Amino acid sequence: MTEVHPKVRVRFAPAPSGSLHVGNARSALFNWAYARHFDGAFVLRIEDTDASRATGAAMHDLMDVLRWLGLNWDEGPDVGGRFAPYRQSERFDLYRRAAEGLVRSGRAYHCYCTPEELDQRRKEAMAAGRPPGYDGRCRTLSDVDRAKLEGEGRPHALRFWVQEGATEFQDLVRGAVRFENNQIPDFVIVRSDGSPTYLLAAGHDDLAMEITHVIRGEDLLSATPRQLMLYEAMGFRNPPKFAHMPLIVGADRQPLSKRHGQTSVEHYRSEGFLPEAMVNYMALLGWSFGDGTTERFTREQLVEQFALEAVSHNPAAFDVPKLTALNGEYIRGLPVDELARRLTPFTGEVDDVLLLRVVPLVQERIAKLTEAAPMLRFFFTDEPPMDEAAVAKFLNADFVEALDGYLNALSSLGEWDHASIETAMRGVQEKLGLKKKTAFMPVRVAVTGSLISPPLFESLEILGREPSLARIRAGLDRAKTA
RNA sequence: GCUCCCAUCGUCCAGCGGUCUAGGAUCCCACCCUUUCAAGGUGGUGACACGGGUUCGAAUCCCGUUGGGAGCACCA
Repeated sequence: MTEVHPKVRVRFAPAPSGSLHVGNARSALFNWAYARHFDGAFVLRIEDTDASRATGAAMHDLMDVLRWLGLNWDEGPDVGGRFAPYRQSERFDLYRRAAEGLVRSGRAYHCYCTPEELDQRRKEAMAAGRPPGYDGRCRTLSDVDRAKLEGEGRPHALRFWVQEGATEFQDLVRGAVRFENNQIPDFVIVRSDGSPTYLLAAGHDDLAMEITHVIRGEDLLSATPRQLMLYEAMGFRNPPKFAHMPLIVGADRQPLSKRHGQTSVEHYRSEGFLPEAMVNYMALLGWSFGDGTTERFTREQLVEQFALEAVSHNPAAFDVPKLTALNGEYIRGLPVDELARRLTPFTGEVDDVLLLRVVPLVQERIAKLTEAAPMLRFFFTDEPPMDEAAVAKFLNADFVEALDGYLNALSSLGEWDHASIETAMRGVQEKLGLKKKTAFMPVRVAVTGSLISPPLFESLEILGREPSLARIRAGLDRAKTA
């Protein structure tokens, strides 16, 4: 009934340098979704070939954030797998052997140019208006010259010999892409210190790990022909398919960078965004749900609907207001106890039971988890900070009568619940003929310290009779002496 | 400079030759609801970059222009 096709195997292969960029996170998400959609394998491979950049701590942070996003992997440095190890720094022997093979078959050669020389020549070429790429001079070195350079003790790198012709491939999101090989200079595959470069290591591992689809950012589109040449030179006839995702840019259309102050997933995590909202929003950056209308969907729905053909070609601007709005929707959709649980890291040490009672009061008022604590602070402290502007406006001589009225009415209340409180306070409002809009403001300010607060009657009920009356009384005192 | 990629409301997407006086979301504005703030409801402003083709017919196909982005590293 179903046609037999090789099992889908995709990989997310980040360099563990610093935090997880949202662009990379989205690549991870799309790879994950693709793998899950086809019931394939999602591989996490750490590209730490550049020893100067990688640290173990960075790798752990990376995995931590991926887990937080809910992107679980089937093979990786921590869980192992059929093609272990999954850290490239532990696979150097494999790359060395592959490189030696390429030298033997004449597809790679020793290059004795130093980085300084190359840099110098590049600058000259640019200044003269010539292409800045490597000119291939070491490719044609005579044996005598080579022996001489060797004799000088010059270290050498290994360079891949780019053949004439053109390299073409079908990009799964962009369609046919073609590069003339003469536009591609010979490139380094092994550094003079013996370490492999990205092209060699990634190309080698994609073959070795039987990766079927390479899903990555558009910034790597022009690296693809080099990768393809490498596969061909290594004798591989069935290379992975490629799919390039549009880049994510900042609000100013410039590449999302530190200047925008918010490039890392960790940043959004600590800002109080929910992982499910983050995943949902990232999916919207360059992709849309099958019906073209649905914007809010679960990971499961994403997996079910995900298709590379539906990926957009345009760079997408990361729009924090939209992310925030979506996050608010997710927050409102959470069960109260779940929201309380998620709020815990942001509230500090507070009474769990009280928190649970108070959360419904702010659930539809916050768009980020970080916004709850300031709104709820007056519940958790006997002396909430007072907004002095609010105090000046409502705890003054003009409102002495009102405060006095509320205090009397509430003091003699039988049941201390929000319905009774409301009835009592509305009675005072009517009797004194107070304007509806501002009638309860003096009490709000006295009790919460702010012009803006959760619903007053419910707040008073939860705060409790004595604390509430005490705060109103204190407010009245201030009003009298103002 | 060269190569490649891209081009629909401010932003993210829908649209894959006629159903488009271009749809949804976000943002912004107004109104309703309302004890503040939100949430919710209703309505509104707002886009096919430009020029040529192809076609009975083009946002949709082709070419060019312009504009943006990426790459051209002993980074990945």
